[in-house]
Amino acid sequence: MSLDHILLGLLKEPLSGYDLKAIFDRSLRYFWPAELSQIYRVLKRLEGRGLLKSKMRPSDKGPDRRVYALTRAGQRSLREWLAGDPQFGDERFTYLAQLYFMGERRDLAKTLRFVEQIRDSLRRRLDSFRKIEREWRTDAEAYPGLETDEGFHAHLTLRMGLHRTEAGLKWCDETIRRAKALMAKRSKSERQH
Amino acid sequence: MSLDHILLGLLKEPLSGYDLKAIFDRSLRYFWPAELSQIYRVLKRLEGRGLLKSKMRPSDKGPDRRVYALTRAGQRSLREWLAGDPQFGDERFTYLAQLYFMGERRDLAKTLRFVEQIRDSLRRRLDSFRKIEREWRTDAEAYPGLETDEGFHAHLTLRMGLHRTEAGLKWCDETIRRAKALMAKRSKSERQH
DNA sequence: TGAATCATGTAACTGGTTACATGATTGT
DNA sequence: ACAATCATGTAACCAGTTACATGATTCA
Repeated sequence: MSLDHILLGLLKEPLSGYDLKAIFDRSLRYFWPAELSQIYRVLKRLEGRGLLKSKMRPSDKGPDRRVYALTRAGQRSLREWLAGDPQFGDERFTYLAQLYFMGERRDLAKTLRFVEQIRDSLRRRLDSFRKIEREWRTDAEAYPGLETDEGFHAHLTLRMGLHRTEAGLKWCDETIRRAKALMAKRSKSERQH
Repeated sequence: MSLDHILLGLLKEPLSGYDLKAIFDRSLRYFWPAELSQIYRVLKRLEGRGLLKSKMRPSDKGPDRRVYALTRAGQRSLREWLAGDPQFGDERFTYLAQLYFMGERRDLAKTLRFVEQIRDSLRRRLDSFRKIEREWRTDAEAYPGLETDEGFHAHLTLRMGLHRTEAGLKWCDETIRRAKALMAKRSKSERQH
């Protein structure tokens, strides 16, 4: 149900499906990726339920756009979602599942490469978070102020991204160190044999 | 596709769907929750594809059990999955989506309560991670050794849970402090008006 | 005798991905 | 002329949840 509410939340001003996809890729992707095809289907369903209404509008560039706007019922539905308790416990991490079973392979060098790949991705992610935070401070026009309600809350989710990613990198370093130590220990005991 | 491979990974020894559910709830739940109904369906599909085979076995207590075991093809499929690159970027965090839009409500007291709820859940989670780690060190029989391939890899995922959860708690503390500061600042400027 | 646990499964539904089809406009 | 971007959408499939049905065994 959450994508439904996220779309309602983004539609403070009227937007098209294409616009919404751009917002996901710019700002929400790290905690909620979304495909265009899914966005279009949900928009249609929300209109069917009376939470949105749409009209066709000519575009500056390219074909006509279907622009969606919140209805009264849509605003109510959004408010109800925001009044609820935090929902969590259904996060899934594929790479941790892979790692969990990687012992099977008896190949610590593979584990090491695997964790180094994770580290590289997290590093890139951290860089892009830091870049956004820097711009937030320096380019006051492009971002909402940190003392407005919108800016404060959007910034909180960025901060969570930073904290989590830093923690992930610490874990990578710890893991790489431990894997190397274990490999060294094993090859030593093998030489002694 | 990942639940498929996780089940293959868990089936080093023959197990029933019910057994597998217990393992999820004990060990994998924090990075991969799974419902019994889903487990049963996937097991059936994997048997249909020839990756598993099952036989009925009498139970010590309760009705007969359908016990699944890996086939040669199943082992191959698992190995291929483990040979791949780490998959990520499809994690979804509902509570961050809620928080992102909570600025709408113009009610920092609600945000504060919301984040305190997150903090309480993370605290409970951290406690249970720490308990497991303590037991791992003290109760050498119940857990695989940290220098075996299985133990090392399973422990890595626990460590990630610890690092992430600690980071989440740091974020909660930071956020609560900032929210209180902003509330104080606002009520002060209101009094001056 | 009644609740808890053991045990398997189906049906209906919700949510999401991948691949495909279509076509206009813009910039090189 | 061609590629990139703008723009909307469908179809087939894959993944997961909730609710329900069924029944045996164990333990208080």
